[in-house]
Amino acid sequence: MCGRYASSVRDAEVVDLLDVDEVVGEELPPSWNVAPTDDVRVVLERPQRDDDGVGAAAAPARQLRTARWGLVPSWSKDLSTGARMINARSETLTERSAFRVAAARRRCLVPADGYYEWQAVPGQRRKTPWFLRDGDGALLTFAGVYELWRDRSRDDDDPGRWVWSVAVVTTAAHDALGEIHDRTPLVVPPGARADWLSTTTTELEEVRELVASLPEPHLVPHVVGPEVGDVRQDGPHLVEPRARDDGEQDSVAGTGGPA
DNA sequence: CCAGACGTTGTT
DNA sequence: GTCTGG
DNA sequence: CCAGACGTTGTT
DNA sequence: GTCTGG
Repeated sequence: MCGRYASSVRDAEVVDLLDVDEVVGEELPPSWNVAPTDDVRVVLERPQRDDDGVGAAAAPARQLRTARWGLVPSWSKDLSTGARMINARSETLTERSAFRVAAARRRCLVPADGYYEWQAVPGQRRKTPWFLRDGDGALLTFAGVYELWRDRSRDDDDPGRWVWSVAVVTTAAHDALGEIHDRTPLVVPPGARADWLSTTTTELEEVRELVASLPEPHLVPHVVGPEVGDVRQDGPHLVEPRARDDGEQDSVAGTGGPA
């Protein structure tokens, strides 16, 4: 699944790699310990306002902006609903009332260096944290769906009355990846990013096909230190490979996964 | 009809 | 808002 | 996801 | 055990 990840990539690089047209809001500090309810940067496409209502609609603007991790449905009474909606299963994405509309009309990409998994080892008290990233160290983009929630406790002219929030789509993990965990974020490869963001793909059936068409990512896992469990800890040291007690490095290249 | 949920993961 | 359960 | 709290009354 | 906060 995806309950913690790292995103240290700067806005400028996201703009460059993902062909962003418009940067909205302030850049966030890099984080190697992004946790639920944290603000994160996301990339999405918004249809351009057609001011005179006459001409053909302009191409959608691809934006980089901030959203809170944990999707807050529009009908929520308060923000706390979002804390339970950090992930959306790809298998039921187009069915669940909390995600269905967002799946059709509000898909986004979540840029990440990689993500963490905690592996339960039989007989071991503490779970083992792993960090998984692209084999070439390339930027990952998780499939996301976002929502806008109106905070009724704020004035109409308060810019903070609209809260943008996001859920990371998850899918089944197979093979080596599945040995660490049976769920994994849905990773959108470079060639599928435009389709995932497309504002003209609004039919649920199309979205289902799109999800099904995404290939399994080739990720490389390695064991990291336990410090990442504490959300107050941060820094690049969190993703550093941690040697095992026997000195052997607990990392498998290429196919990935523990022995 | 109204009331209440609306989500995922992991663990046993 | 919309679906499910009663 | 993990870590940490989990409660009320009455008060210096 | 279960919920909340981050």
